[in-house]
Amino acid sequence: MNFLDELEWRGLLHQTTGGDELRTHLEQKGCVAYCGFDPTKESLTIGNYMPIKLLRHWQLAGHTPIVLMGGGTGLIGDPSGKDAERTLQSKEIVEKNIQGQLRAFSKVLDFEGEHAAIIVNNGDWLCELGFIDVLRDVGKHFSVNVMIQKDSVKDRLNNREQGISYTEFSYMILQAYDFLHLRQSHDCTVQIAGSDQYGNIVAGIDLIRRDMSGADENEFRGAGITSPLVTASDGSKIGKTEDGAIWLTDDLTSAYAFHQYWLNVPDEDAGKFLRWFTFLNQEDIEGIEKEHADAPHLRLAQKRLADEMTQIFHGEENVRRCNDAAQALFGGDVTALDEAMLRDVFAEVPAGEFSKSLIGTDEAMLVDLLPQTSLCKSKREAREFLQNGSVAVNGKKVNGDEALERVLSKDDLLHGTTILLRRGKKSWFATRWT
RNA sequence: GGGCGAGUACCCAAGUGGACAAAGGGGGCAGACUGUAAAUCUGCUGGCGUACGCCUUCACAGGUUCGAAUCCUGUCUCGCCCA
Repeated sequence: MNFLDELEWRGLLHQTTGGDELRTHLEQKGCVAYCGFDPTKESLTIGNYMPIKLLRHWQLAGHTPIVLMGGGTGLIGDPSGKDAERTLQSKEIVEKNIQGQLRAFSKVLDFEGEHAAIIVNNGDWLCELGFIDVLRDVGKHFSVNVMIQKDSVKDRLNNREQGISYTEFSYMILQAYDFLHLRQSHDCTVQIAGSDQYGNIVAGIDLIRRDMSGADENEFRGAGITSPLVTASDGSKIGKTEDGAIWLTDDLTSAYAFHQYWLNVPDEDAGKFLRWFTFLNQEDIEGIEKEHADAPHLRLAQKRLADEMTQIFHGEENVRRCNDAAQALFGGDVTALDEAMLRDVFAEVPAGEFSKSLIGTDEAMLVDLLPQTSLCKSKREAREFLQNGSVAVNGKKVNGDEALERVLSKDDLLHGTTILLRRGKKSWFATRWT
């Protein structure tokens, strides 16, 4: 299946430039496309995954993807979709962020073989540019009248409470220049991005057109392909939780938390997410949806989604571990786990060590212990949870009046070492007594 | 450079000398119901204390006052208008 059709049925095609010309262009293998990434964070989140996935589809369609790290543009800040001026980042941080983000790309893209993905950093060329040169060679091709019509700028000019600095205003020129540069250096003809980048993409195409005004008419200039902004059914951004974003690397989001995130997707989003986020084909997804509709309580769609996603970023072994953990935590009786299993499962949840000599004493009162875990912040909160009947020891709820008095005893120890605490339905904490 | 206006908790937003830890909404957390879902209902939602309470908050720094989110002065940030 060709690239555009693939995106189409997945619901990932928002708009393209070039129309039929682009389709024809893509019929040949080995076209080159790029997508830019902003090194604002030390890793990438689910929100950043989409453009990476688009590049992977591009690659699977027989083309070559370029990952453009915004080592240069990251020093400026993209105003698109931002309602406030960004704080400038230091070069050191940008460089560190690039290294951090590269970890995620290798999980999705293939860096070997015929259409091996390429990584470039626009700092390599943007930082070399002289201000006067840019104004003369690039700036002359941009009409301010047009620039202020672009949504990314217009929003900040009109509707927002905040204005826009000259620095961010210039961002689109830099991104346009990137496209031109890659067109020249890598024969890169397509830019892929989220729909909020449309204005920047078009600016790049315009610049290429002007630059190539003397070239052979039949030579393809450049085109853009955008994906829609994907949101959950309630309109919220995907991958954002109250605790923070869901990251793609296990230093910031554990495999278990990652797996759980997908497992908890609402029914109405599950099928959509399978199309958007996994590489399963149309037939498989429709099959899963049908099964799910027949027996929604089994949540097959969510399970498959979670497994597929975890597979991509954390590998086969972690898929198994996450499922075992989920099964033990939500399906069964945690006290029935054997020792090895227990250790395995609870490697995935937060844990803390305590001295065994305290067990059975006042020091092991739940109300005092809970604030030392990730389950609650203060004694006052601990009391609140206990009174609400929100806390469970080894899966058994601690209820009523005794809750505040509850002391962990030797009888609570599983395999002589571990006591599992739970707050609410989903938050676990393993206490180890040594 | 000049004039006007704004800055309140996680977010939006009320409050214009005491009854203000600060209305309302959203979000979040917890409970019931469930399928680790959705919808619904209930409680909590600055921190700490098992209550009476104490401490820290209304951009920042000072001041007036018995008492300030509220009045005054200065500073910073942002917006609008004029140059």
